[in-house]
Amino acid sequence: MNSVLQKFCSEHWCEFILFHSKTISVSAGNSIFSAGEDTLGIHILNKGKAKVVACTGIGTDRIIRLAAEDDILGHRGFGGPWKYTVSAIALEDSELLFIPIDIFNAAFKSNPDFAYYMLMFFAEELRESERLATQLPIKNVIASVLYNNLQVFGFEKDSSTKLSHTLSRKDLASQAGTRYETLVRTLAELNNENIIKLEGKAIHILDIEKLVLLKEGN
Amino acid sequence: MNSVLQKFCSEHWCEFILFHSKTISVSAGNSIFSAGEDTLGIHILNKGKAKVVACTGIGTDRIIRLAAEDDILGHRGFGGPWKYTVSAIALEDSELLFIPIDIFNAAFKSNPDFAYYMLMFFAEELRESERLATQLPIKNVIASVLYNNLQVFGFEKDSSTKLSHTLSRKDLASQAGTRYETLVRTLAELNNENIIKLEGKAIHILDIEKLVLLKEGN
DNA sequence: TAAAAATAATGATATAAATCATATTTGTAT
DNA sequence: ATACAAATATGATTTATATCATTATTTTTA
Repeated sequence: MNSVLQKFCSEHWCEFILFHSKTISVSAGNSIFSAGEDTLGIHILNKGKAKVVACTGIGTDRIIRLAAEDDILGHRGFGGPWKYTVSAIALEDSELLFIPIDIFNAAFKSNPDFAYYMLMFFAEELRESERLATQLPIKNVIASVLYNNLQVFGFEKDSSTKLSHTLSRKDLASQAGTRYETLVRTLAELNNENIIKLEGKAIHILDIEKLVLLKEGN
Repeated sequence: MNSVLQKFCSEHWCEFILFHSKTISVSAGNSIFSAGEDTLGIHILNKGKAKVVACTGIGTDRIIRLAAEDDILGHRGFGGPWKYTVSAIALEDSELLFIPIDIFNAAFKSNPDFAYYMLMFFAEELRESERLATQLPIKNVIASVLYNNLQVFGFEKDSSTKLSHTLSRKDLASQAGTRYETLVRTLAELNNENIIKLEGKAIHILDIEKLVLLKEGN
């Protein structure tokens, strides 16, 4: 059972939503939905991890969001022409609850608390999107990306510094909106400053405080 | 009477909202609300024009949105710590309807169609915010900014090319996220290519088609 | 275990845009 | 009209980051 629904919808509505939703499995590297497709509903990540990629057509793709358990996916396809503007790709084998759009709409209009939760969710997404638009030197942006990776993925169970999931350098560059080489160089710099520790592909976050200062532009 | 409310709220609720709202006047150049202040409600621009400025603290401020009649202002203060993340400044003498947050919330929870409209509004804002985050060469960004100015402000009554409101070069640079000098040079370039025409401070849009191609990255 | 492929790293160079400097035009008040 | 301030414009230089080129390391597979 999904916690968001349970919290904000009546018992009767929860049953109704679940009855009309389906659980889908997507294995690592596979697409959950793709930019350009019709928005048929909304996804909630029950298990696994995913990246949301803006395929701009021109230039290089950009990772605009990372998602983990309980995160909502596909809401960027809402409104306008009801097509996804972004693609979602599973980073690990994942399991999602898919709620068809008409069921979502019915639930939205009949459960004011759920509606309000969704509005607040969009409001947060908007704030975050705007925050990311701030123009900062690339080192600060990369600090922000690393912090976001920590927020979404957290540390490994048996470690207090190692990220539980390390994106490839290519993906980290994509999330930072920069080039691979620039990302690698900047990681090396942060490594020298003991803010992070590079261990092969894996990244350890050593100094969260400094990371926060950096991402805030200091 | 406000058209959005009228369209999506029951007559009884319209009266209730208007009874608890107030109309405020802000003269050109003055602040409607400022970043950091508590979000006390939502504004609807009844008359006039405004700019929404993200004050990043670090670096230079950035215009993230322009607003004209019927546009909603202040929704970026929703959620989280309920503080405005941006400032809104009147570009002309303006008149706004201010709906206190508790009245908005009550209306939201009791008028499903209004709630849905608001959700769609946030969804559009999110799409737009993400679209702007696309990294393009500055000329393309500036084309996008000019197009947005046209969308929001339109042409002067007696002209089919002259923008009804021309932001200062400084403000245009701020909206494009670039420097004054770069903006001026790029405008000169677009002027030479007969895509726009510079007439003192005023800007004429001569070739909307080319502007659209540019803003799309072509 | 070796070879191949993929990923990560580093050095050299090019370039778009920022910054600094200065001139020109436009608007406003005396 | 004249002086002053503000806004607009343009030239020269610097800088951050992209791009190109090459090497090193890790992972996969044969």
